[in-house]
Amino acid sequence: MTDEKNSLSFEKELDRFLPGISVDCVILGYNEGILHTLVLKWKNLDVWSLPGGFVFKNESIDNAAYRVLNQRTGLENVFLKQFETFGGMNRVWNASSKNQHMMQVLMDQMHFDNQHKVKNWFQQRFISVGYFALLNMEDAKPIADFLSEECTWKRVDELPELLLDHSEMIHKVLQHLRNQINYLPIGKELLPKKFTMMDLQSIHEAILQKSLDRGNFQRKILSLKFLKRHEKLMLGAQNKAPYLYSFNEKVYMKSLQKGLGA
Amino acid sequence: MTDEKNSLSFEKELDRFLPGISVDCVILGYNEGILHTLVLKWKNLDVWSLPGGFVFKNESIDNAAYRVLNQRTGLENVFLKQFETFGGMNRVWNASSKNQHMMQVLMDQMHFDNQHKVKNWFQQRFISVGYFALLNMEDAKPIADFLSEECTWKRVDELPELLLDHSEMIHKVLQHLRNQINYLPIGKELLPKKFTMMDLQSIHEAILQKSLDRGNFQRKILSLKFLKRHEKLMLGAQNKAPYLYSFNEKVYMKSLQKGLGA
DNA sequence: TTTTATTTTGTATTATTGACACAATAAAGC
DNA sequence: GCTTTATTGTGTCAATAATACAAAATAAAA
Repeated sequence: MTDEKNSLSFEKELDRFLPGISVDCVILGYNEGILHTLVLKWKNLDVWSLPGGFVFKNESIDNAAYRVLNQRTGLENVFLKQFETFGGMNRVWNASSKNQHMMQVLMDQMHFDNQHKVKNWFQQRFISVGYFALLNMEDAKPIADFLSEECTWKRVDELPELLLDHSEMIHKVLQHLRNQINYLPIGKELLPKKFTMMDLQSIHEAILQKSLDRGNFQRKILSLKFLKRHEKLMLGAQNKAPYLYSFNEKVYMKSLQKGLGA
Repeated sequence: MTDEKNSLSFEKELDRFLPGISVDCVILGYNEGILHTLVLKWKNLDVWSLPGGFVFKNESIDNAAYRVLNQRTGLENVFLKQFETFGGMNRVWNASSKNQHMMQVLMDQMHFDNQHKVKNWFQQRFISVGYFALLNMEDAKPIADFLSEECTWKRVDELPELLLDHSEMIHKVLQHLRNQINYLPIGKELLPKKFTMMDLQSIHEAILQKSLDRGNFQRKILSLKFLKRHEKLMLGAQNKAPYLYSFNEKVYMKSLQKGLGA
């Protein structure tokens, strides 16, 4: 679709959204020892933000978040969970003159029939429900929305300044992840179907921000009996090829309910 | 204030609220081994609900929840925390004919200038942000709002059927409490200033729904060094008077950040 | 002084964790 | 084959924590 068509269809959609409510998604992926999150760069602006969206009058907020996630990644059946709702008085575009300028630049380059209506929409105070998703980076094909020129992964430890309170959101999610690591399907969601034990350990290390003992980690994980070991692969190096594992989902989920233990 | 005045002032306030957003509070208190929560009975209706309210356009959602809590209990400086936001499509009054009937009974007995406006307000779909509070039951003087004939404590294990998804909210809070018991100022908030070790243990037992070994519980708690032992009191029985303890708040809060351990 | 129930302490047992290390294994290269 | 290399499966040891039970010390009231 062209920009113009997109602009017009968005403008029409505005009436179908609940006013004053938005969802924002912290979409986390993992690659080579580093956690990444999906961010959008606004068109012709040096402004980055989390993927977000609005809630249709006839859908649940969970559904709205899922829709956003799906539109930015093309994926379905992704792990997605609400973590906190943000409703401070600071959540308004006109909070700063910088934001107001951004809004003007935005309006100037789009093709809205009724610019006033769109501007008013964005100048509402939004209560935003924060969600986080876990997925395998290799599966996702980041897709920008019509207000953005780029949708891309960034290392969570090298994020640009983000719109409004979006940095705080990411910070809160990472905190949450650390607290809940033993109760979340971290491995299953962030890794490909088959992976090595070192991959799994690296994720835990990335989230906990500390290194773990290989032997002890392996012993604990294997003792929980939710990994299935496959025929070896992962060739190409002059050493013993690491085993590949996959999750026995049924057992894994049961283990997670009890927690994997500190 | 009379009912009529209350009705009219509420009606006027409607314009100052954010549309489609509400807060609901699960206010928890503890007494004699049992957790209680504050519920409201709607006027001349066999309908119970959690204390809730709406969000002024110029206040944060945290503030709105705090205002509701304050108005129902008369208390300030209470522990209050957001736990989850509820935004399913089922969150509408006209979901059932029973609800619609309730609304009619409600309207008939109130004195609104513009009944239509008020009715429309309540027939919105609300996204509700759930909060929970912990407080000492003896401090609070439950105060009904102008739509309710009663505001009272009920044992959480003997709750009446509640409006909309309010039962689910309480269920979720209790679950959350069990998970977070080692990180929340349970004792400080739910107990009076001075209490016995058995009081504290009973709260933990009430939340975890299982009995704990007295000796071990005492040893662990005392080892964390956040309790101050007072001159003995608690007289009146033909036995050794239990010691009274109080919290050294500074140390207690530090312990909670690390967690009290499984 | 006796009764009563609380509080303190002890102890034996069993799990859990962390740090370190070694032998077995298998792929690749020669 | 044999060597090199890094992975993998185990083993150990000490330190710490959790669990179950029980005896002894304590103090209030009768």
